[in-house]
Amino acid sequence: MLLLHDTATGEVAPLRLRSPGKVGLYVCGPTVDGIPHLGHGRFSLVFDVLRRYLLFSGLEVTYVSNITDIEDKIIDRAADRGIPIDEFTAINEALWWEIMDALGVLRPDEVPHATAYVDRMIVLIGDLVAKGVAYETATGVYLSVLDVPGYGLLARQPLDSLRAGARIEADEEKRSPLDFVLWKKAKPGEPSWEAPWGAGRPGWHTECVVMSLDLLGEGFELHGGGQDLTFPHHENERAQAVADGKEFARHWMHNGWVTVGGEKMSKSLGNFTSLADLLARSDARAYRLLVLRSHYRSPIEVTPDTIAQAEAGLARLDELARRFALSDLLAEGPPTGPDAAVGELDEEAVAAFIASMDDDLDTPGALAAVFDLARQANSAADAGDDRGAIRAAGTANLLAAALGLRLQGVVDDAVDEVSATLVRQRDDARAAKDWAAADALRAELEGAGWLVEDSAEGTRIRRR
RNA sequence: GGCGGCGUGGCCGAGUGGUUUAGGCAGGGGCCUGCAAAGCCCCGUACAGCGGUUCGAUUCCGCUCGCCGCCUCCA
Repeated sequence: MLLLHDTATGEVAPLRLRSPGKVGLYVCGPTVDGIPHLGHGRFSLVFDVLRRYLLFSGLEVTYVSNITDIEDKIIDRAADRGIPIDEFTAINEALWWEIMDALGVLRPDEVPHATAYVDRMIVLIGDLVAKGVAYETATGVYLSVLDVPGYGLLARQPLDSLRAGARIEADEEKRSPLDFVLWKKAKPGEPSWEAPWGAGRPGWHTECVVMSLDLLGEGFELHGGGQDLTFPHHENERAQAVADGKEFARHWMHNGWVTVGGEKMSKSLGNFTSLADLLARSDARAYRLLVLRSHYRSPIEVTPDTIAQAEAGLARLDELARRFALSDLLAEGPPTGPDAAVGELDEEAVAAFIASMDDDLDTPGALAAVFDLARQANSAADAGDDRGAIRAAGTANLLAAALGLRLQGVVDDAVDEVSATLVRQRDDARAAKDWAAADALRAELEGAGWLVEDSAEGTRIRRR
């Protein structure tokens, strides 16, 4: 049984489903105000892996992840560029999906956009005002957190202590410094929607409540996001649902940061590396492997060195796929269980993998199972045990696929005429035992960027 | 000020009250190879420091030091 850490309780607990076999998962998506960075990549990969594992466990998953396409920074940046907001957000969203595709992140089942939900947000805000838990001021409509039972659940702090820590000057009109804006009244020139409280736009925390409840229904199973969304974003989402008398997420999951020199990577610190830059200089699968190598709640340090380590590990798995001509199990979509495998399985390894993943997504342990299988496969093959070798390799392929990791056994490197000639010449030289010539030809091929290997079928080259 | 997390062998990074190891990368030795590459085998007696609990702690408790995060937009 799958156990997951729940931020609301601080404990690792079984996921409680509303109906057997079905899981609704809402993950806070990006604000499309610029280029996505490594942090966005991590949360996307972490929840992609979770989603894939839920599928692998035989569950029917509805994965919803939003696009925040109206927000202060979006307004500012679009204005800076002198282009309409919708054009600006469309450009950034297209970039987002392009990068997600490159990372092998499955597209969500539903992608709600904040701007498409403003009407329903206005309805929620109206309800909250009618119930007396929200109130209007000169600048907008606010939620009174003192009226929300259990406020501070996700922050895991009592309300008093949160209030004591508030570092921001309170709006004079706010009843509590922790009260947050549901509706921002528009200043001249700002984009706005008509509402009972005047033209304006919704506060950030309102969109996710409305969209998640609309698409997944009350009491949906899982709500996730980066750790920095825990408070106040998720706290405030929950507060609105609770204040509106709705059952909200049953289980909260938050992933750790990407760090740079030990510090959190963030837009505000400006210490971020864009995913586009990363993908330009490394195998997209390396980042997935890097993310999988550590537990999702731990911080990960992304450096050229850790990326290189991941790429080296990947090369080892690719070599396995090459040696055993493993098929691409992801071609038909995410594996929905061990049955997706081709051929016999190493049941013990599958069980070890499942035990790791069931334990709050222990991907490092799951990965260890994959690497163990790789060694076993090679070892068995070296010993002439073909059946055992193929079983281990096939199992490794399945488990890697379950994690969204595609092993590339066949690389269709176009071999140019000159290189092909060098290969033929080298085979001739080796046949004639002219080692000096063979070595010289190898050096020449390597100089041209090829990785040269001898095999029973003769010289093999591939791009390195 | 309030709350929380972390400190593991050269590097990354899991895990656990004790007979036997996470795993990966790098490194050393060996096998294989004409030489390589790939692969396989062997090798590192690590758990911040100081106390305590215990027959026994890296793992439990306390303290100290160091690092980080949230309480503000942020994945």
